[in-house]
Amino acid sequence: MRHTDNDERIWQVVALIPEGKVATYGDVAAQAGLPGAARRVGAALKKLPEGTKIPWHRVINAGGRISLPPGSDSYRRQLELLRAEGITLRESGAIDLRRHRMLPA
DNA sequence: GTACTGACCAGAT
DNA sequence: CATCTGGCCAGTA
Repeated sequence: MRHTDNDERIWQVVALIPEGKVATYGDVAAQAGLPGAARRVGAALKKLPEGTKIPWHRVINAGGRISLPPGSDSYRRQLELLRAEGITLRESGAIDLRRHRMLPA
């Protein structure tokens, strides 16, 4: 298995998401110069090693929800990392994008 | 080579 | 709300 240039771009974009903010898979893809390639973002994040510094947990889907199997270990890990920086889920189970989304400056 | 899959998404039903 | 549809495109089989 070998990571690609696209993976590199994606990781770099994710690395720029500030603490307390989030971005959608689509946002990341667009900023990485890969509009419409939201699915590639998820694939790239899966390749990240365990102890990575890349804040992969700040990437959520367009519905403001964690895009991992609810109840899975990875889901709980992401939720905890988010809560640790002040990002919580609403009653619906979704994050308030209006408040936390990193909008294009 | 083809066929299916997926940490997605917007729009329609 | 829940499904479905078509689009996306690199991995995997």
